[in-house]
Amino acid sequence: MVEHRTSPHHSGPGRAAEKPHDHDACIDTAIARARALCEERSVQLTPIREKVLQIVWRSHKPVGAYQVLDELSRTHKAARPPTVYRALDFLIAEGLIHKIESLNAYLGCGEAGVAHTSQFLICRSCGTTEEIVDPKLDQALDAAAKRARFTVERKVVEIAGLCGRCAG
Amino acid sequence: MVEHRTSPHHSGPGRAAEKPHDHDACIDTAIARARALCEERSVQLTPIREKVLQIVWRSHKPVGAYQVLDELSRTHKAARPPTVYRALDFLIAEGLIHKIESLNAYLGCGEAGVAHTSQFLICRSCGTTEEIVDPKLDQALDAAAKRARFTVERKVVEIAGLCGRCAG
DNA sequence: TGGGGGGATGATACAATATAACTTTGGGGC
DNA sequence: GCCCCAAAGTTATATTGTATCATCCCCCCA
Repeated sequence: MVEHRTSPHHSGPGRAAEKPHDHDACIDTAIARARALCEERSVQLTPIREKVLQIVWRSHKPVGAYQVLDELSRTHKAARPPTVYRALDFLIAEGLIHKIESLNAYLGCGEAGVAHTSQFLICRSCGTTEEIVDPKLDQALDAAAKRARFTVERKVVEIAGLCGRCAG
Repeated sequence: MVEHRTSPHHSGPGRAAEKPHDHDACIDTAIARARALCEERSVQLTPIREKVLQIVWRSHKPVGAYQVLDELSRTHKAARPPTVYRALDFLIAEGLIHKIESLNAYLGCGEAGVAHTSQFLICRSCGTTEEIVDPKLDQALDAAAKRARFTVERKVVEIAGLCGRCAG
């Protein structure tokens, strides 16, 4: 169900099919960054929140809230849906994870702490979802909204299809 | 709950705050187009499907499936969730409505029968959701996907914020 | 030092969205 | 008449997400 360290997959925008991906390091980096950011912002990355962040980061596939709950329950018997949704809400508010709307699922944010708008490439075959940051695309969104006299607050861009690995 | 004929709101991409919108005519056009398209394609726009299409078209706000169910039940006592979801699935497959993923709700398609990829501007204040078709934006999406060696099958672009009317 | 406030979590219940699986209906072709 | 098939009926359940109130715990500070 969950990907572990040895599974090789691509790691960054526009750089598919390169060297294997050390996912443990990937998680560790994300957690360390999250700790630093929460420290900076004087918000609490509590044990539950950190655990949920870790669970979401265990793969590069979006994870459902109840899947998070299952995992969390193993170490935290008292966990219930609100436990998970509160943690997810916190992590989203702090920009540490994203919600993938078309899947009702959650994904670790690869750009935590950096101002950005991201887009997602969701492979329907392997489930791997890549976060990309494309300023041109983002500008095109802003321009389109502006033409319609629309004030943008939130952007959802999710592209579903086949990743290079699965199509190739 | 539902908007009726006299409610004026803007009607097309990039043309906010113009003359009142005759929504009855808007619905009628959509239904007529749907009939013609289904005829052409030899698929059945059954009474239930047409009624659901009409319900979705009653406003320019996305409508939830259970809201559709409530309305449908008034004239169709046997209606149940599968009744509605089947009709919605059919209408989506035929390109007559769209699902707004970030709201889990459904919206009439203003470009039925024309090949297009659309984007949505969702006003958080009044709920009105405008479908726009912006080829530049669409190209930017394709270009971004291509750079990541990703084969696009479906695109979800939803921008939430304030429409001109509500921001102004 | 103990009382109050607030953020986080516990706990229970439920709401909202969506699908599975099997049955029945009805119209068209043979 | 009989079969076939798409559509709709029917029942049950799965999945996703919230509301609400209680409790805990830490920090502040009078």
